[in-house]
Amino acid sequence: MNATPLVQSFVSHFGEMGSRWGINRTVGQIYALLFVSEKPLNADEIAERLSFSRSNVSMGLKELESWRLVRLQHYPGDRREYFSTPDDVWAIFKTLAEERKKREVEPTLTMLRGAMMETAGSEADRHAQARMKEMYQLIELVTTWFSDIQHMDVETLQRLMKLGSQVQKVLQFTQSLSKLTGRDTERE
Amino acid sequence: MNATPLVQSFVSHFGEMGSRWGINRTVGQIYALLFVSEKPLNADEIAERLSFSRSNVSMGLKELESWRLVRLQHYPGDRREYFSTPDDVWAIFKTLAEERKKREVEPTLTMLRGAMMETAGSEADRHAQARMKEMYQLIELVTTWFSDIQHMDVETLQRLMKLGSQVQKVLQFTQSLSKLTGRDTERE
DNA sequence: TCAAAGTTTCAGAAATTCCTGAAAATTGAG
DNA sequence: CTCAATTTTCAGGAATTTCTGAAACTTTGA
Repeated sequence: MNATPLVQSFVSHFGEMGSRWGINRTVGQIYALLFVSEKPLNADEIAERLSFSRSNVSMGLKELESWRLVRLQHYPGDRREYFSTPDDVWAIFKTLAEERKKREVEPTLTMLRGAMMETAGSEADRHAQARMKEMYQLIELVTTWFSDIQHMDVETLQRLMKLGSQVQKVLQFTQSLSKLTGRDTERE
Repeated sequence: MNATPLVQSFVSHFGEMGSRWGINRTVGQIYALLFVSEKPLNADEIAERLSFSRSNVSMGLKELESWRLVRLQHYPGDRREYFSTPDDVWAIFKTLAEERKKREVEPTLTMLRGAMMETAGSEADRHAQARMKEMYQLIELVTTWFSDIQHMDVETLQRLMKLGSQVQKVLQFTQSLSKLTGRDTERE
């Protein structure tokens, strides 16, 4: 690899991390390299800098494309494809969350819904179903909330986050207000 | 495996999912089995129900213990150890979030801090550092917020989540209030 | 239509991770 | 302390995943 030590350590960290959760080392490193790169890179450049085979890079990029984490572009008079990552880190974060939701959460919810529909054949089954229901409700609550949040604009989101647990006070306050006015701010 | 089809499908789903992110198939299945089980199980029971070797189960349980996802207990007159998962799904969720933070987020933050301290040797390095800083700030904001939220009691948390994006309105409202009173609800 | 440039696919080698059985270590009752 | 019950460790075989080079495919410009 012919990168500065700075980029080097960033890239290898992402390699390791990548393999810690689903994505593999190659994919993690390619992403990291693109993320810190000043300008878009083509597949050969990536292969050279990371000393991976050209085909390995091709597969890695395909994987990253399926996660919608890279952007593809062309330069006039150059037939090669150049890759880069979106600039906005918030957007990246949202994309990641959406994809993980689609790949991990949704299938689980589907499975749980299915299991909850079955008629329980035993006391053990009945207990299992009750547990699955608890899990289902938690996951659903958390993910719905997450997608609510995703649709907020970045400013509000940042304000909310900076507010931190103080939001509790705001909530208590609005609740006492709603008691006075008789209107409830909660939906459903 | 000698489980009802209901439990069966739940357990194998967790096996698959497990391997999709870091944890392996065995570990995922053991966890799933314990999660829906009415009563605590000992290692032999687990091995038998999932048709894994006894030693594999032992390793899986050790892994789950390191994630603080299982609880260990003894019965009088029985020397074997019985395993179960905590009942409260919220507590489970929090534990999971804490552990992932410790294992995945913190090392990344440390690496980024290190990289940001280095003196950039080139224009490329300077750009890389700027990118890393953006990433650092995002991660820090999100995780601080997460831990703030974790310390809220479950009722408030649920209320907040049910409120969803409507929280935006509440925020706007409090902001206009704070303009009136001259006090700001944001910390820092 | 052809050739050159570039990209993707894929079979199998290499590397890694998982899993097992046997043996070692630990635990607790007597 | 001894012994049996139980748990853990670990070397190496099995299974899976990753990675490569060669070949196939695609695209574009002449």
